[in-house]
Amino acid sequence: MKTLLLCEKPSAARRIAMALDDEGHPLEKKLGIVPYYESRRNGKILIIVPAIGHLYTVTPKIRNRDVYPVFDFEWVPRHEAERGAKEIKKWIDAISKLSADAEDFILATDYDIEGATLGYMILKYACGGKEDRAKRMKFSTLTTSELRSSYDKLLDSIEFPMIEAGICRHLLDAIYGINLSRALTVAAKKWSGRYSTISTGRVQGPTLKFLVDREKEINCFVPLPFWRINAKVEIAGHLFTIEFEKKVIKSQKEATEIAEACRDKKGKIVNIEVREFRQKPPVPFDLGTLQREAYSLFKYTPRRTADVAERLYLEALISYPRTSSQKLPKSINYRSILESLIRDSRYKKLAGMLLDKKDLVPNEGRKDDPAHPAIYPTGNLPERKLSVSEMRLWDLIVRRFMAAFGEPAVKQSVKVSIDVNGYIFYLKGRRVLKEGWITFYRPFMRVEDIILPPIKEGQIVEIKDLSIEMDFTKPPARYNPSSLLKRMEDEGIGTKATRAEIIDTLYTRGYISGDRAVVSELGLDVIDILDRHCPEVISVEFTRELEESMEKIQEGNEKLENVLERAVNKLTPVLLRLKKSEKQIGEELSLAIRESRMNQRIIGDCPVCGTGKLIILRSRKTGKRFLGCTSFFKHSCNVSFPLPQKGKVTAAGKVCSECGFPMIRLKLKGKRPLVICVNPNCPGKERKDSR
DNA sequence: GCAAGGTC
Repeated sequence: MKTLLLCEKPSAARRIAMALDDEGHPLEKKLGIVPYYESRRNGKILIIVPAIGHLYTVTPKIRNRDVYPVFDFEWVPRHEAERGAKEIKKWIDAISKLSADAEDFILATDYDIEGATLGYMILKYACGGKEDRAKRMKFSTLTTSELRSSYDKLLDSIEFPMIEAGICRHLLDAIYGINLSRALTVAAKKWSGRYSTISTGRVQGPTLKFLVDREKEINCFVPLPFWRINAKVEIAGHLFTIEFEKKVIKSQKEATEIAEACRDKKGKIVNIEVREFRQKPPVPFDLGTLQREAYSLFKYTPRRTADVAERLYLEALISYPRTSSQKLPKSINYRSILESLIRDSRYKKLAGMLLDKKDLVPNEGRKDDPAHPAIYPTGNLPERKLSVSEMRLWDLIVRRFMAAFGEPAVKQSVKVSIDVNGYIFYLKGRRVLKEGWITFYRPFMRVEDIILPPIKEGQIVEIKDLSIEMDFTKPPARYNPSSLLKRMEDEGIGTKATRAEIIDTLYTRGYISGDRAVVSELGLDVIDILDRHCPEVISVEFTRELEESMEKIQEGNEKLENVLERAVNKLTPVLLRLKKSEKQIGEELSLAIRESRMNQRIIGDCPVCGTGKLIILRSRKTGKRFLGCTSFFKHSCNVSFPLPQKGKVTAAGKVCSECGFPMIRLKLKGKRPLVICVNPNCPGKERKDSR
């Protein structure tokens, strides 16, 4: 008599199998590509098999993608709906086979909406209608003790209300996203005769709207002039920059008066304010915080960081990275991780310092995750040579982990007030008095000490280099991939696992371009059209409403059917109106698509003439593609660079750190994208950093 | 070649 235990993913299956086996040594087996485990617990045989996330998905019954509105959706195995999901069939087949000789069924996927829903679909379709008799393991961490106790206290059934809410989420997202995307795509295709994907959705829509709103703010911004006073002070033979008490002076007259009054005057130190403060260690990484830190330190996009972290996780160097937790439960065994890290010469001293402490208590953050702890190093050391990006990210995670256990840093700030002919200037210094956690995080600290020489009140000092400078107020900054991700997090749209991908989609659709995301005409038009016809889908309120409906469904106060019916009633007239306006919308979009396609061919500024742009061209003679300068058409620059002939070439959005030439992103089929400098003679070409 | 959500 066997019991089938269904898990969300292979790593979880493994942990669960180990925890539940009486001896802690489950049999490791394989059915084709699918790993599974046989554990023995109290005389019972447990077959523990993982899924790989969702194996089933919703798809419109009408497969012709030119048709809309479509409101009939069905759940199908993912490989039937998505290309590139071939392995899903093997997983479903394996689970079906294993379930055939199982008597009892236990759902052990993550205890959240998606976990419950994906488990339900597998029990229902792959296991042959076992959803009603399956029991449920409820756990929030994959620790041995919690897994055992959740097995001992099995819930009698899977959580149907939560599943109904999950199904609702899938269907609503599909109904809105697919219909509106089809409407826009079809309109453009009919007008131009060319296919180009124009997509939107519950998360894409509002995210693009953030960018468009910012773009408009920037366009409407009127810069105002202001003046500032620059000056230095000489103390003990050293020059220090000082700040005038008012950072911004609104009139030139006032600025000039101050400058006149202070130039060639001596200053008198009238006040010295010394402040000491403690700074707590940084909290361990959740995915979003890691993505932001990696962007700020290394300029890695959130997507790249997610990809690299995924690889580190698959090689067992770090814990599960798709987490929103900033907490490190004791059960991960801080000491054993540090004892393992100590084997790396770089961490020997640091890990040793922590191991000498009596108590190891991490400074945890506020954010939590029901399914996973914060990201931490497993203590394993790399078995192969890591790429530069893998090494940097691993090092960052290791040091952040250690820093979280460090002592608070003690810092001192000094503010010296200098009176110059009645005007006050500030000289600011800062220094670290006690490093504490900074010792561990040193390579990633960006603030330098400014150490002031001994000064005392009443001292007379020399003012140097006093000048006035005119500047203009600046418009709000454009989003970059990192700040956009933060905005999404703050607004609660998307998930930790999808946000980076959705931002990437906005780039590939040609809605935005560049590191400081500039919105294209196409992006503006899409938002404009949706704003006129269907403002709900570009509003964050849409997600709020969905969440409310899901909550009500879970409480039993709402039915899935009613929520869907309301959505259909809302969307039907919208889609009909879109269809009626197809011509006009098609024209508007098609023109913008052309411009967007053109923009996507631009790789960066021409490093030779400095005025033109490098653009992807095709040789008339050979048909080969290459990079040429747009100034060529004005007969002022004829520089050209060869391009790889295979794969998709896009702008990397940055210049080479070695030679300053623009870089391309080359995506070969089935491979990870490469970022390459366009300069064939780049000095960096000798060395290797492919990622 | 459509969404967003899991996961590899």
